[in-house]
Parts: sequence; C-alpha cells; structure tokens
Amino acid sequence: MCGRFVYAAQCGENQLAFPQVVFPNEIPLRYNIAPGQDITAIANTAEPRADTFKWGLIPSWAKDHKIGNRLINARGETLAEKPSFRTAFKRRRCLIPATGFYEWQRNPDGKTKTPMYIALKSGAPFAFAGLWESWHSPEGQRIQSCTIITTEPNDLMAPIHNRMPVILPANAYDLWLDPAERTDLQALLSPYFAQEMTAYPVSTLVNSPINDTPDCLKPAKPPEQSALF
DNA sequence: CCAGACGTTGTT
DNA sequence: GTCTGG
DNA sequence: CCAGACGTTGTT
DNA sequence: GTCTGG
Repeated sequence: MCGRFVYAAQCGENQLAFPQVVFPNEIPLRYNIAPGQDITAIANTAEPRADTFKWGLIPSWAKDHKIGNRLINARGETLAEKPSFRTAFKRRRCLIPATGFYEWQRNPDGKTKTPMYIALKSGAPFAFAGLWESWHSPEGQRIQSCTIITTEPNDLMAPIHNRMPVILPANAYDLWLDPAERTDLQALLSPYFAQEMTAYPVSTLVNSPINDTPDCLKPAKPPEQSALF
C-alpha cells in the first residue's frame, strides 16, 4: 500500500514534470506526508490545475467525513466495481505529484519493521494515479478529498511489501486526466518499471508524522539479521 | 418495501 | 448514490 | 502508514 | 482490541 510519501522537488521541477498543468503556487516541500493531511493533486478538470485535497477519500454519500481515514488507498484491480470508487474512476481522476514514498518492511524477527524509502533513480518527480471527490457536510461545508491507487508489487517492491502505489508513466498523464467519462483506463494501473526505481532503509524518525524534515530521507543501517541458524 | 453496507491493510 | 439482503 | 487514546464527575 | 488523528 502507500501510507506515507514525500514531495521534495527542486524549485520549478514540478512545472518541468507536468508541463500541461497550471500551478498557482509551488507545491510545499514535505518529507513525511501522512493520511488525513492536505496534499496537492491535479484533478481531471477542463484545465488541469494543482489544488488542495485531503488525503483519504470521502464518498459523496458519506454521512461522516471520518470514513476518509480508511480510504487512503484504492485497489486498482477492483476500482470499477466498488461503490466507494467506481464513479470517481469514471469521472474524477487525479495525479498526485511525489518524489518518493515510504513502506514499512517486516524484519526477519516477524515483529518489528524497518521503514524503507522508495524513489526513482533519476530523483525526478513522478505522479501517483489517484481519485478525487467533493463532499458536502451536513453543515454545508465542502471538503475535497483524494485516494492513491495501489497494485501488485514489481520486483523491487516484492521483498518489501505485497502492494505498491500506482506510478503513472508521463505519457499516460493526458489520458488519465481526460475529463471525459471513460472505462478504458484499467490497463494504466500496473506496477511501475522496477529498473527505474531504488529503495533504501531509513530511520524510525519517519514513524511519527510529527517529524517532517529532510532527516527522514537519510539512509539508515539495515536491521541486524538473525544469528540463529 | 426499508435497512444497511459501501474500504484497505495486516494479522491471526 | 446504488446495490444487496431481509 | 504509525502513534496515541481509550472515562466520568466535579471543581476551577 | 479498535478507533481516531496526523
């Protein structure tokens, strides 16, 4: 799955990576983005424009916004059928700019976990495939929210975790952002090219979302292997 | 007809 | 909102 | 994803 | 254990 990510691009790099998108502001630099927080996404509106969305999709029919806490990911394999996602899959897709993400890999002891940082070898920004919604609270307040789509792991991710977020290749952005209703996009939701990605362990500093600093990206020593043989 | 679910992950 | 189950 | 809370009453 | 909050 994907429960934490990073956006720490160089100034101007986002416009280079997403030339067709309007950025009213630079995307804030973040080193430890957690579910429930406001993130920047590009919705498939007539003019693709970076905007703010709460991470954790709140379906339009929800009575309570808290359901979004559990819908931070959506399985790509079943999007078209799930009541919470199928309409958004047809009509409300988005790109979520990132420069990396974290996954917690279970250690050989079977109990503890080591956080891993995963990014492109190029270090360039990329985009998660996402869905967005606009929810109206009973009090009349509007909340825009979004979710990150997941798929099976590629060869790099398989040892780390049994799911990974969908990273779209740049040549798929226009198709994913087509404002038209469409149902032919499932093929885009596949694992990204493993040979273009890299992964390394980081410290447990990243465990707490309070820590949102460049230190989160520092390589850490891998966990001790079991001496029992 | 109305009531109730609607999701992912990980863990057991 | 829309589908399933009772 | 992980961290942290998880409760009531009465008093200030 | 399970839910909420970040």
